[in-house]
Amino acid sequence: MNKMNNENTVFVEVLTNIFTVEKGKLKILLARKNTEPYKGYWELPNKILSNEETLEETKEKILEETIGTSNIYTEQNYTFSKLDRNPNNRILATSYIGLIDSKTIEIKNKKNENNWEWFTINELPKIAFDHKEVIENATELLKTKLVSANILKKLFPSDFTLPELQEIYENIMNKKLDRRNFRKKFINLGLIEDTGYKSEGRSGRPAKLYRFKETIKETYLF
Amino acid sequence: MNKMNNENTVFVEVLTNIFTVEKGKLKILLARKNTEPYKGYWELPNKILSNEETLEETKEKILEETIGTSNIYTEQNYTFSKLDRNPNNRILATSYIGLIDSKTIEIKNKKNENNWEWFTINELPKIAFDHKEVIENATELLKTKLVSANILKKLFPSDFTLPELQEIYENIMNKKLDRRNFRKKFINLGLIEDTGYKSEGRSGRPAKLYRFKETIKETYLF
DNA sequence: ACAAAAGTGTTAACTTTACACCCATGT
DNA sequence: ACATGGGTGTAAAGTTAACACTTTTGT
Repeated sequence: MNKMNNENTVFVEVLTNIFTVEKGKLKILLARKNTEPYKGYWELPNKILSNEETLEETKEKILEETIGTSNIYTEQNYTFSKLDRNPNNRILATSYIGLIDSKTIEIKNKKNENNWEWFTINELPKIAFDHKEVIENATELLKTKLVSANILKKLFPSDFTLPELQEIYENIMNKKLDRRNFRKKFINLGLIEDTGYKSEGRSGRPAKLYRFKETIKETYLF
Repeated sequence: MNKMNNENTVFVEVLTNIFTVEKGKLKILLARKNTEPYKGYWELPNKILSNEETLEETKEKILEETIGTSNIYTEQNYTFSKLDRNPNNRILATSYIGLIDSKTIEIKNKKNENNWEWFTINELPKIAFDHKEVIENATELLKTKLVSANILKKLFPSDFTLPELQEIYENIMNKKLDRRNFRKKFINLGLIEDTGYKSEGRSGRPAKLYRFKETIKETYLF
Protein backbone atom coordinates (compact mmCIF):
# COMPACT_ATOMS: atom_id res chain seq x y z
CA MET A 1 0.00 0.00 0.00
CA ASN A 2 1.75 3.12 -1.22
CA LYS A 3 0.13 6.49 -1.09
CA MET A 4 1.40 7.81 -4.44
CA ASN A 5 -0.21 4.91 -6.27
CA ASN A 6 -3.48 5.14 -4.40
CA GLU A 7 -6.40 7.43 -4.92
CA ASN A 8 -7.86 6.66 -1.54
CA THR A 9 -6.20 9.36 0.48
CA VAL A 10 -8.11 12.42 1.63
CA PHE A 11 -7.59 15.84 3.11
CA VAL A 12 -8.51 16.20 6.76
CA GLU A 13 -9.14 19.55 8.39
CA VAL A 14 -9.54 20.46 12.03
CA LEU A 15 -12.41 22.72 13.10
CA THR A 16 -12.50 24.33 16.54
CA ASN A 17 -15.66 25.28 18.41
CA ILE A 18 -14.37 27.68 21.07
CA PHE A 19 -16.99 28.47 23.69
CA THR A 20 -17.18 30.99 26.47
CA VAL A 21 -19.85 32.36 28.80
CA GLU A 22 -20.40 36.07 29.10
CA LYS A 23 -23.20 37.68 31.13
CA GLY A 24 -25.06 34.40 31.32
CA LYS A 25 -24.88 33.77 27.54
CA LEU A 26 -23.09 30.90 25.86
CA LYS A 27 -20.94 32.21 22.99
CA ILE A 28 -18.85 30.75 20.17
CA LEU A 29 -15.90 32.23 18.25
CA LEU A 30 -16.27 32.59 14.47
CA ALA A 31 -14.17 34.10 11.66
CA ARG A 32 -15.49 36.14 8.73
CA LYS A 33 -14.58 34.69 5.33
CA ASN A 34 -13.00 37.27 3.01
CA THR A 35 -12.56 34.94 0.05
CA GLU A 36 -14.80 32.73 -2.04
CA PRO A 37 -16.41 30.34 -1.53
CA TYR A 38 -18.86 31.69 1.06
CA LYS A 39 -17.31 35.17 1.05
CA GLY A 40 -18.92 37.28 3.78
CA TYR A 41 -20.13 34.22 5.64
CA TRP A 42 -18.70 33.13 8.98
CA GLU A 43 -16.74 29.96 9.63
CA LEU A 44 -15.19 28.03 12.47
CA PRO A 45 -11.43 28.54 12.96
CA ASN A 46 -9.82 25.75 10.92
CA LYS A 47 -6.64 24.30 9.46
CA ILE A 48 -5.72 21.42 7.15
CA LEU A 49 -4.01 18.48 8.87
CA SER A 50 -0.47 18.07 7.58
CA ASN A 51 1.22 14.75 7.10
CA GLU A 52 3.66 15.38 9.93
CA GLU A 53 1.10 16.38 12.55
CA THR A 54 -1.59 14.82 14.68
CA LEU A 55 -5.08 16.25 14.92
CA GLU A 56 -4.27 17.43 18.42
CA GLU A 57 -1.22 19.39 17.24
CA THR A 58 -3.22 20.99 14.46
CA LYS A 59 -5.94 21.94 16.93
CA GLU A 60 -3.31 23.55 19.17
CA LYS A 61 -1.99 25.64 16.30
CA ILE A 62 -5.46 26.97 15.58
CA LEU A 63 -5.94 27.89 19.22
CA GLU A 64 -2.61 29.73 19.33
CA GLU A 65 -3.55 31.70 16.24
CA THR A 66 -7.01 32.67 17.42
CA ILE A 67 -7.07 33.08 21.19
CA GLY A 68 -3.30 33.21 21.69
CA THR A 69 -3.06 30.11 23.86
CA SER A 70 -3.61 26.40 23.49
CA ASN A 71 -3.65 25.92 27.24
CA ILE A 72 -7.39 25.50 27.60
CA TYR A 73 -9.71 22.58 28.09
CA THR A 74 -10.50 20.86 24.79
CA GLU A 75 -12.23 17.70 23.70
CA GLN A 76 -12.58 15.99 20.34
CA ASN A 77 -16.14 15.99 19.16
CA TYR A 78 -16.88 14.34 15.79
CA THR A 79 -15.46 13.59 12.35
CA PHE A 80 -17.55 14.71 9.38
CA SER A 81 -17.15 12.99 6.03
CA LYS A 82 -19.94 13.92 3.62
CA LEU A 83 -18.60 13.90 0.06
CA ASP A 84 -19.79 17.43 -0.78
CA ARG A 85 -19.10 19.22 2.47
CA ASN A 86 -16.53 21.36 0.70
CA PRO A 87 -17.27 22.38 -2.92
CA ASN A 88 -13.63 22.25 -4.08
CA ASN A 89 -12.20 19.08 -2.62
CA ARG A 90 -12.98 16.01 -0.61
CA ILE A 91 -12.12 17.13 2.90
CA LEU A 92 -12.93 15.31 6.11
CA ALA A 93 -13.28 17.49 9.19
CA THR A 94 -12.56 16.58 12.79
CA SER A 95 -14.14 19.05 15.17
CA TYR A 96 -13.02 19.97 18.66
CA ILE A 97 -14.69 21.91 21.40
CA GLY A 98 -12.63 24.28 23.54
CA LEU A 99 -13.70 26.10 26.69
CA ILE A 100 -12.30 29.36 27.95
CA ASP A 101 -13.62 31.72 30.57
CA SER A 102 -14.47 35.24 29.49
CA LYS A 103 -11.98 36.92 31.84
CA THR A 104 -9.05 35.17 30.19
CA ILE A 105 -10.44 35.98 26.76
CA GLU A 106 -10.62 39.73 27.22
CA ILE A 107 -6.89 39.88 27.74
CA LYS A 108 -6.06 37.83 24.65
CA ASN A 109 -8.45 39.72 22.43
CA LYS A 110 -6.55 42.93 22.94
CA LYS A 111 -3.37 41.39 21.58
CA ASN A 112 -4.87 40.64 18.19
CA GLU A 113 -6.50 42.84 15.66
CA ASN A 114 -9.04 40.20 15.12
CA ASN A 115 -11.04 38.75 12.30
CA TRP A 116 -12.71 36.90 15.13
CA GLU A 117 -16.00 37.66 16.74
CA TRP A 118 -18.07 36.09 19.53
CA PHE A 119 -21.64 35.13 18.74
CA THR A 120 -24.33 34.10 21.17
CA ILE A 121 -25.21 30.56 20.31
CA ASN A 122 -28.84 31.38 19.60
CA GLU A 123 -28.04 34.38 17.40
CA LEU A 124 -25.62 33.07 14.79
CA PRO A 125 -24.85 34.88 11.52
CA LYS A 126 -24.74 33.24 8.05
CA ILE A 127 -22.48 30.21 8.40
CA ALA A 128 -20.16 28.84 5.67
CA PHE A 129 -19.89 25.20 4.50
CA ASP A 130 -21.47 22.66 6.84
CA HIS A 131 -20.19 24.53 9.86
CA LYS A 132 -23.69 25.17 11.15
CA GLU A 133 -24.16 21.43 11.49
CA VAL A 134 -20.77 21.21 13.19
CA ILE A 135 -21.66 23.97 15.65
CA GLU A 136 -24.97 22.34 16.47
CA ASN A 137 -23.26 19.04 17.06
CA ALA A 138 -20.66 20.66 19.31
CA THR A 139 -23.28 22.63 21.22
CA GLU A 140 -25.24 19.49 21.91
CA LEU A 141 -22.13 17.79 23.24
CA LEU A 142 -21.37 20.79 25.41
CA LYS A 143 -24.87 20.80 26.82
CA THR A 144 -24.61 17.20 27.90
CA LYS A 145 -21.23 17.97 29.46
CA LEU A 146 -22.49 20.97 31.34
CA VAL A 147 -24.18 18.79 33.87
CA SER A 148 -20.67 18.00 35.07
CA ALA A 149 -19.32 20.54 37.51
CA ASN A 150 -15.71 20.30 36.31
CA ILE A 151 -16.65 21.44 32.83
CA LEU A 152 -18.56 24.35 34.24
CA LYS A 153 -15.44 25.53 35.99
CA LYS A 154 -13.56 25.79 32.67
CA LEU A 155 -16.23 28.03 31.20
CA PHE A 156 -16.86 30.41 34.05
CA PRO A 157 -14.50 33.18 35.03
CA SER A 158 -13.32 33.48 38.60
CA ASP A 159 -16.22 35.75 39.48
CA PHE A 160 -19.77 35.00 38.53
CA THR A 161 -23.19 35.40 40.05
CA LEU A 162 -25.72 32.71 40.78
CA PRO A 163 -28.37 34.33 38.56
CA GLU A 164 -25.89 34.13 35.64
CA LEU A 165 -25.22 30.49 36.36
CA GLN A 166 -28.93 29.84 36.61
CA GLU A 167 -29.57 31.54 33.28
CA ILE A 168 -27.13 29.21 31.51
CA TYR A 169 -28.78 26.19 33.04
CA GLU A 170 -32.22 27.42 32.10
CA ASN A 171 -31.03 27.80 28.51
CA ILE A 172 -29.43 24.39 28.43
CA MET A 173 -32.34 22.60 29.97
CA ASN A 174 -34.87 24.82 28.30
CA LYS A 175 -37.00 25.36 31.38
CA LYS A 176 -37.36 27.77 34.25
CA LEU A 177 -35.78 26.85 37.55
CA ASP A 178 -36.78 28.04 41.00
CA ARG A 179 -34.27 30.58 42.26
CA ARG A 180 -34.32 29.39 45.85
CA ASN A 181 -33.89 25.74 44.97
CA PHE A 182 -31.17 26.41 42.43
CA ARG A 183 -29.23 28.45 44.95
CA LYS A 184 -29.67 25.91 47.71
CA LYS A 185 -28.52 23.08 45.47
CA PHE A 186 -25.43 24.84 44.19
CA ILE A 187 -24.30 26.13 47.53
CA ASN A 188 -24.87 22.75 49.19
CA LEU A 189 -22.77 21.05 46.53
CA GLY A 190 -19.82 22.87 48.04
CA LEU A 191 -18.23 23.64 44.68
CA ILE A 192 -18.31 27.43 44.89
CA GLU A 193 -17.45 30.07 47.44
CA ASP A 194 -18.49 33.66 48.06
CA THR A 195 -15.76 36.11 47.02
CA GLY A 196 -17.14 38.83 49.30
CA TYR A 197 -17.62 41.12 46.31
CA LYS A 198 -20.78 42.15 44.52
CA SER A 199 -21.73 42.61 40.88
CA GLU A 200 -22.39 46.09 39.54
CA GLY A 201 -23.81 47.82 36.51
CA ARG A 202 -27.23 46.25 36.27
CA SER A 203 -30.35 47.74 37.74
CA GLY A 204 -31.75 46.19 40.88
CA ARG A 205 -29.97 44.76 43.86
CA PRO A 206 -26.38 43.71 43.09
CA ALA A 207 -25.70 39.98 43.16
CA LYS A 208 -22.97 38.31 45.19
CA LEU A 209 -19.94 37.19 43.22
CA TYR A 210 -18.88 33.58 43.58
CA ARG A 211 -15.90 31.60 42.37
CA PHE A 212 -15.28 27.87 41.94
CA LYS A 213 -13.11 26.41 44.65
CA GLU A 214 -9.57 25.39 43.68
CA THR A 215 -10.19 21.67 43.82
CA ILE A 216 -13.66 20.40 43.21
CA LYS A 217 -14.69 16.80 43.02
CA GLU A 218 -16.40 15.48 39.93
CA THR A 219 -20.09 15.96 40.57
CA TYR A 220 -23.10 15.58 38.34
CA LEU A 221 -25.76 18.23 38.50
CA PHE A 222 -29.27 17.65 37.27
CA MET B 1 -5.54 23.27 -3.63
CA ASN B 2 -5.19 20.15 -5.73
CA LYS B 3 -4.68 16.76 -4.21
CA MET B 4 -2.18 15.43 -6.77
CA ASN B 5 0.21 18.28 -6.01
CA ASN B 6 -0.16 18.04 -2.31
CA GLU B 7 1.49 15.71 0.17
CA ASN B 8 -1.00 16.55 2.88
CA THR B 9 -3.52 13.86 2.19
CA VAL B 10 -3.81 10.83 4.42
CA PHE B 11 -5.40 7.40 4.57
CA VAL B 12 -8.37 7.08 6.89
CA GLU B 13 -9.60 3.75 8.17
CA VAL B 14 -12.77 2.88 10.00
CA LEU B 15 -12.60 0.63 13.08
CA THR B 16 -15.72 -0.95 14.55
CA ASN B 17 -16.17 -1.89 18.20
CA ILE B 18 -19.12 -4.27 18.12
CA PHE B 19 -20.47 -5.04 21.59
CA THR B 20 -22.94 -7.52 22.91
CA VAL B 21 -24.00 -8.85 26.29
CA GLU B 22 -24.07 -12.56 26.96
CA LYS B 23 -24.82 -14.16 30.35
CA GLY B 24 -24.24 -10.87 32.10
CA LYS B 25 -20.83 -10.27 30.42
CA LEU B 26 -20.01 -7.42 28.07
CA LYS B 27 -18.25 -8.75 24.94
CA ILE B 28 -16.52 -7.32 21.88
CA LEU B 29 -15.96 -8.83 18.42
CA LEU B 30 -12.34 -9.22 17.22
CA ALA B 31 -10.63 -10.75 14.18
CA ARG B 32 -7.43 -12.82 14.20
CA LYS B 33 -4.67 -11.41 11.99
CA ASN B 34 -3.19 -14.00 9.63
CA THR B 35 -0.64 -11.67 8.01
CA GLU B 36 2.17 -9.47 9.23
CA PRO B 37 2.37 -7.07 10.89
CA TYR B 38 0.99 -8.40 14.17
CA LYS B 39 0.36 -11.88 12.77
CA GLY B 40 -1.50 -13.97 15.36
CA TYR B 41 -2.72 -10.90 17.20
CA TRP B 42 -6.35 -9.79 17.24
CA GLU B 43 -7.71 -6.61 15.69
CA LEU B 44 -10.95 -4.68 15.39
CA PRO B 45 -12.90 -5.20 12.16
CA ASN B 46 -11.68 -2.43 9.84
CA LYS B 47 -11.61 -1.01 6.32
CA ILE B 48 -9.87 1.86 4.54
CA LEU B 49 -12.11 4.81 3.65
CA SER B 50 -12.38 5.18 -0.12
CA ASN B 51 -12.61 8.49 -1.88
CA GLU B 52 -16.19 7.87 -2.94
CA GLU B 53 -17.54 6.89 0.46
CA THR B 54 -18.39 8.49 3.75
CA LEU B 55 -17.21 7.10 7.06
CA GLU B 56 -20.75 5.93 7.74
CA GLU B 57 -20.90 3.97 4.49
CA THR B 58 -17.56 2.34 5.20
CA LYS B 59 -18.71 1.42 8.69
CA GLU B 60 -21.84 -0.19 7.22
CA LYS B 61 -19.75 -2.32 4.84
CA ILE B 62 -17.70 -3.62 7.75
CA LEU B 63 -20.84 -4.52 9.66
CA GLU B 64 -22.30 -6.38 6.66
CA GLU B 65 -19.10 -8.37 6.30
CA THR B 66 -18.77 -9.31 9.95
CA ILE B 67 -22.20 -9.70 11.52
CA GLY B 68 -24.18 -9.82 8.27
CA THR B 69 -26.26 -6.71 8.91
CA SER B 70 -25.67 -2.99 9.25
CA ASN B 71 -29.08 -2.50 10.80
CA ILE B 72 -27.90 -2.07 14.37
CA TYR B 73 -27.39 0.87 16.67
CA THR B 74 -24.05 2.58 16.04
CA GLU B 75 -22.34 5.72 17.18
CA GLN B 76 -19.12 7.42 16.11
CA ASN B 77 -16.60 7.42 18.90
CA TYR B 78 -13.22 9.05 18.20
CA THR B 79 -10.65 9.77 15.49
CA PHE B 80 -7.09 8.64 16.22
CA SER B 81 -4.17 10.33 14.48
CA LYS B 82 -0.84 9.39 16.07
CA LEU B 83 1.86 9.38 13.40
CA ASP B 84 3.09 5.86 14.17
CA ARG B 85 -0.16 4.09 14.89
CA ASN B 86 0.42 1.92 11.80
CA PRO B 87 4.02 0.89 11.03
CA ASN B 88 3.61 0.98 7.23
CA ASN B 89 1.70 4.15 6.48
CA ARG B 90 0.19 7.25 8.00
CA ILE B 91 -3.37 6.14 8.64
CA LEU B 92 -5.97 7.98 10.68
CA ALA B 93 -8.65 5.84 12.26
CA THR B 94 -12.23 6.77 13.04
CA SER B 95 -13.78 4.32 15.47
CA TYR B 96 -17.44 3.42 15.87
CA ILE B 97 -19.26 1.49 18.51
CA GLY B 98 -22.08 -0.85 17.51
CA LEU B 99 -24.51 -2.65 19.77
CA ILE B 100 -26.25 -5.91 19.02
CA ASP B 101 -28.13 -8.25 21.30
CA SER B 102 -26.82 -11.76 21.67
CA LYS B 103 -29.99 -13.44 20.37
CA THR B 104 -29.66 -11.69 17.00
CA ILE B 105 -25.97 -12.56 16.91
CA GLU B 106 -26.34 -16.27 17.31
CA ILE B 107 -28.31 -16.45 14.07
CA LYS B 108 -25.79 -14.42 12.09
CA ASN B 109 -22.81 -16.34 13.37
CA LYS B 110 -24.10 -19.55 11.86
CA LYS B 111 -24.14 -18.04 8.38
CA ASN B 112 -20.42 -17.29 8.37
CA GLU B 113 -17.45 -19.54 8.87
CA ASN B 114 -15.92 -16.86 10.96
CA ASN B 115 -12.50 -15.44 11.62
CA TRP B 116 -14.38 -13.55 14.30
CA GLU B 117 -14.54 -14.26 17.95
CA TRP B 118 -16.26 -12.67 20.94
CA PHE B 119 -14.09 -11.70 23.89
CA THR B 120 -15.22 -10.63 27.33
CA ILE B 121 -14.07 -7.08 27.75
CA ASN B 122 -11.95 -7.90 30.80
CA GLU B 123 -10.27 -10.92 29.19
CA LEU B 124 -8.87 -9.65 25.92
CA PRO B 125 -6.17 -11.49 23.89
CA LYS B 126 -3.05 -9.87 22.37
CA ILE B 127 -4.26 -6.85 20.43
CA ALA B 128 -2.70 -5.49 17.20
CA PHE B 129 -1.73 -1.87 16.45
CA ASP B 130 -3.21 0.70 18.83
CA HIS B 131 -6.50 -1.17 18.89
CA LYS B 132 -6.27 -1.79 22.62
CA GLU B 133 -6.37 1.96 23.16
CA VAL B 134 -9.30 2.19 20.74
CA ILE B 135 -11.20 -0.55 22.57
CA GLU B 136 -10.60 1.09 25.93
CA ASN B 137 -11.83 4.40 24.58
CA ALA B 138 -14.95 2.79 23.11
CA THR B 139 -15.63 0.83 26.30
CA GLU B 140 -15.45 3.98 28.36
CA LEU B 141 -17.93 5.69 26.04
CA LEU B 142 -20.24 2.70 26.24
CA LYS B 143 -20.10 2.70 30.01
CA THR B 144 -21.18 6.30 30.19
CA LYS B 145 -23.98 5.53 27.74
CA LEU B 146 -25.20 2.54 29.67
CA VAL B 147 -26.83 4.74 32.23
CA SER B 148 -29.33 5.54 29.50
CA ALA B 149 -32.13 3.03 29.24
CA ASN B 150 -32.47 3.24 25.45
CA ILE B 151 -28.91 2.06 24.94
CA LEU B 152 -29.46 -0.81 27.28
CA LYS B 153 -32.33 -1.99 25.13
CA LYS B 154 -30.05 -2.30 22.07
CA LEU B 155 -27.65 -4.53 23.94
CA PHE B 156 -30.02 -6.90 25.66
CA PRO B 157 -31.87 -9.70 23.93
CA SER B 158 -35.62 -9.95 24.28
CA ASP B 159 -35.32 -12.17 27.32
CA PHE B 160 -33.02 -11.45 30.20
CA THR B 161 -33.06 -11.82 33.95
CA LEU B 162 -32.70 -9.11 36.53
CA PRO B 163 -29.62 -10.74 38.10
CA GLU B 164 -27.92 -10.59 34.66
CA LEU B 165 -28.82 -6.93 34.29
CA GLN B 166 -27.55 -6.24 37.77
CA GLU B 167 -24.27 -8.02 37.06
CA ILE B 168 -23.61 -5.72 34.09
CA TYR B 169 -24.32 -2.65 36.18
CA GLU B 170 -22.08 -3.87 38.96
CA ASN B 171 -19.28 -4.33 36.43
CA ILE B 172 -19.82 -0.92 34.90
CA MET B 173 -20.05 0.93 38.16
CA ASN B 174 -17.52 -1.31 39.83
CA LYS B 175 -19.50 -1.79 43.01
CA LYS B 176 -22.01 -4.15 44.54
CA LEU B 177 -25.66 -3.20 44.39
CA ASP B 178 -28.44 -4.28 46.70
CA ARG B 179 -30.62 -6.85 44.93
CA ARG B 180 -33.88 -5.60 46.42
CA ASN B 181 -33.24 -1.98 45.61
CA PHE B 182 -32.00 -2.73 42.11
CA ARG B 183 -35.08 -4.77 41.36
CA LYS B 184 -37.44 -2.19 42.83
CA LYS B 185 -35.81 0.61 40.85
CA PHE B 186 -35.89 -1.19 37.54
CA ILE B 187 -39.42 -2.45 37.85
CA ASN B 188 -40.68 0.94 39.00
CA LEU B 189 -39.07 2.62 35.99
CA GLY B 190 -41.64 0.81 33.91
CA LEU B 191 -39.18 -0.03 31.12
CA ILE B 192 -39.37 -3.79 31.32
CA GLU B 193 -42.09 -6.41 31.56
CA ASP B 194 -42.26 -9.99 32.79
CA THR B 195 -42.42 -12.46 29.90
CA GLY B 196 -43.97 -15.15 32.09
CA TYR B 197 -41.06 -17.47 31.36
CA LYS B 198 -38.16 -18.52 33.55
CA SER B 199 -34.47 -19.04 32.99
CA GLU B 200 -33.02 -22.52 33.10
CA GLY B 201 -29.71 -24.36 33.20
CA ARG B 202 -28.08 -22.72 36.19
CA SER B 203 -28.17 -24.14 39.67
CA GLY B 204 -30.44 -22.52 42.20
CA ARG B 205 -33.86 -21.07 41.76
CA PRO B 206 -34.63 -20.07 38.16
CA ALA B 207 -34.96 -16.33 37.51
CA LYS B 208 -37.91 -14.68 35.80
CA LEU B 209 -37.26 -13.58 32.23
CA TYR B 210 -38.00 -9.98 31.37
CA ARG B 211 -38.04 -8.02 28.13
CA PHE B 212 -37.87 -4.30 27.38
CA LYS B 213 -41.21 -2.80 26.43
CA GLU B 214 -41.70 -1.82 22.80
CA THR B 215 -41.57 1.91 23.39
CA ILE B 216 -39.61 3.19 26.32
CA LYS B 217 -39.00 6.81 27.16
CA GLU B 218 -35.46 8.10 27.50
CA THR B 219 -34.58 7.64 31.15
CA TYR B 220 -31.33 7.99 33.01
CA LEU B 221 -30.45 5.35 35.53
CA PHE B 222 -27.93 5.91 38.27
C1' DA C 1 -32.25 -32.34 53.19
C1' DC C 2 -28.99 -29.35 51.54
C1' DA C 3 -26.74 -26.08 48.43
C1' DA C 4 -27.38 -22.38 45.27
C1' DA C 5 -29.36 -18.48 43.53
C1' DA C 6 -33.86 -15.66 43.23
C1' DG C 7 -37.51 -13.19 45.22
C1' DT C 8 -39.70 -10.05 48.60
C1' DG C 9 -41.25 -5.39 52.37
C1' DT C 10 -40.43 -1.87 55.69
C1' DT C 11 -38.30 1.99 57.76
C1' DA C 12 -35.06 5.88 58.09
C1' DA C 13 -32.30 9.26 55.71
C1' DC C 14 -31.91 12.16 52.19
C1' DT C 15 -33.24 14.91 48.15
C1' DT C 16 -36.28 17.48 45.53
C1' DT C 17 -40.11 20.45 44.85
C1' DA C 18 -43.38 24.05 45.71
C1' DC C 19 -44.21 28.27 47.35
C1' DA C 20 -44.17 34.26 48.96
C1' DC C 21 -42.11 37.89 51.04
C1' DC C 22 -38.29 41.09 52.10
C1' DC C 23 -33.80 43.50 50.63
C1' DA C 24 -30.32 46.44 48.14
C1' DT C 25 -29.44 49.31 44.59
C1' DG C 26 -30.25 53.05 40.71
C1' DT C 27 -33.20 56.61 38.93
C1' DA D 1 -40.87 56.37 46.32
C1' DC D 2 -40.79 53.22 42.82
C1' DA D 3 -38.91 49.86 39.66
C1' DT D 4 -35.72 46.16 39.14
C1' DG D 5 -33.60 42.16 40.14
C1' DG D 6 -31.40 39.44 44.30
C1' DG D 7 -31.70 36.92 48.56
C1' DT D 8 -33.91 33.84 51.99
C1' DG D 9 -36.83 29.36 54.92
C1' DT D 10 -40.03 25.77 55.59
C1' DA D 11 -42.97 21.86 54.90
C1' DA D 12 -44.68 18.05 51.90
C1' DA D 13 -43.59 14.66 48.51
C1' DG D 14 -40.65 11.66 46.46
C1' DT D 15 -36.46 8.96 46.14
C1' DT D 16 -32.74 6.26 47.75
C1' DA D 17 -30.40 3.29 51.06
C1' DA D 18 -30.04 -0.09 54.52
C1' DC D 19 -31.26 -4.32 56.06
C1' DA D 20 -32.68 -10.49 56.65
C1' DC D 21 -35.56 -14.04 55.75
C1' DT D 22 -38.22 -17.12 52.59
C1' DT D 23 -38.86 -19.57 48.00
C1' DT D 24 -37.68 -22.43 44.10
C1' DT D 25 -35.00 -25.40 41.81
C1' DG D 26 -31.23 -29.32 41.12
C1' DT D 27 -28.60 -32.93 43.27
